[in-house]
Amino acid sequence: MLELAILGVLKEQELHGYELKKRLTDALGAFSSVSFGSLYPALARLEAAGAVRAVSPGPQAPLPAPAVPMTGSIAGEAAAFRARRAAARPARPSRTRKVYAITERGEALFEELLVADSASADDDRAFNLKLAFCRYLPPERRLGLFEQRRALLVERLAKARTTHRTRLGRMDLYTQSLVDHGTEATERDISWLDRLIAFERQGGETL
Amino acid sequence: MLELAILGVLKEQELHGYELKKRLTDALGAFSSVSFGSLYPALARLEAAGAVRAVSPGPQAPLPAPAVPMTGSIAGEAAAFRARRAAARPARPSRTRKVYAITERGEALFEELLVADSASADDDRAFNLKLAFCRYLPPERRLGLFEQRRALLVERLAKARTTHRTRLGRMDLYTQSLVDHGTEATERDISWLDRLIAFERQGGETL
DNA sequence: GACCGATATATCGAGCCGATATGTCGGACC
DNA sequence: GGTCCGACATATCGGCTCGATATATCGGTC
Repeated sequence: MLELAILGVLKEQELHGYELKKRLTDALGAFSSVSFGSLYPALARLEAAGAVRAVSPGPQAPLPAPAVPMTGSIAGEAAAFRARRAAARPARPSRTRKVYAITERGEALFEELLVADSASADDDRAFNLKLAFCRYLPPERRLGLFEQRRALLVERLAKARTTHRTRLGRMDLYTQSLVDHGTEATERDISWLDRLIAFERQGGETL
Repeated sequence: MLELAILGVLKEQELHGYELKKRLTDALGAFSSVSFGSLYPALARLEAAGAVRAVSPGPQAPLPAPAVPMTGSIAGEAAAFRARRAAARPARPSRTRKVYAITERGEALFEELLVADSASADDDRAFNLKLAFCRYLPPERRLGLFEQRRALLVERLAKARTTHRTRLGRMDLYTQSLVDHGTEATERDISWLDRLIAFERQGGETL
């Protein structure tokens, strides 16, 4: 699942591991922080599979403008200040980094991972990830992805309703509230998907 | 994290692994299906730590009435029919099972796990799990749990808003929709927690 | 009486995570 | 000007969970 994320980011720009992690953790948002303990092995796997290759850290695209970081501590603020000053200087080469680029095999693997139905455990995170990269899919594949997801949610909802009906009395208030809240969230997810599907069908601009 | 779930279920009734798995997968709901590959090692760990012990499969509490299972296949339906018939007979001892019971050390561990702040990765699942067992907490601890969770969500929301503001233009429509939907979900989670907190403060019955 | 599926326990490989180790580099401070 | 600190950068380790698989028993079907 991490491979997909790595390939998706590398598709846009070649990067080294450390920067890649930063992109992943803020692009893929508050949920699912990527750790180095997963990232570097994943990169090694991808390199072994020929999906990415290490390139010489030659003349890169201009460094991204550093966004103001959220540190929440005095020391962190000072560090951020220094970081901004440092970033204002011309790009330092820093010869100890390994810059990775996606290969053709990597592009193929990316497409494959994007349509493969994911492991049932972290299904939710996997779908979010796919959605973040589904712009690379042809429209009919994208639609298929959405509908597949919708079917899964509908099934989950039906199961939840059955559970709710059969053992309503045997749940305490907190568990009941949890289940109800989860059911509502699933319903909202479904109607959100309905909006995405409608948008896709009309091929329009009003999401 | 799985330890907490096991202890919580064993707190109510002593069970063997297979039945324990069934309870976990339908009690902890559609999300997070527990696998044997986690369950049996976890049981072994707990036994090694003295938190649970294997008891003789002596005269048990009456077997739970089997709920009508959702199978979704013809063969499954037939199997369910046989299962119902089988369950109608008196409890079969089936001497190959190991029945586990919680110990005093297990109870202590349970309380400890219930208030410990969990790993950041699967924070959400951990909180859901804690909520399912928070009835065992004294009211002020429960309130603390809710407020801690609320603070985490508020922080997550603030971070999401910052991200949204700083790189709105650089996201495609799908990613934007994903982020927006996630933000809404977090807002709903917060107001849900507010209801739980209000319920807790008034100590009343209207959840 | 052979077969099948439910019951039941257990192990294996792989992936991911948090923690940690190691090293470089630039700037701050005295 | 030397030293220390923190950011940058790569990598490994142990532990947990997962899906898949192996193994065995038992009841019911054909």
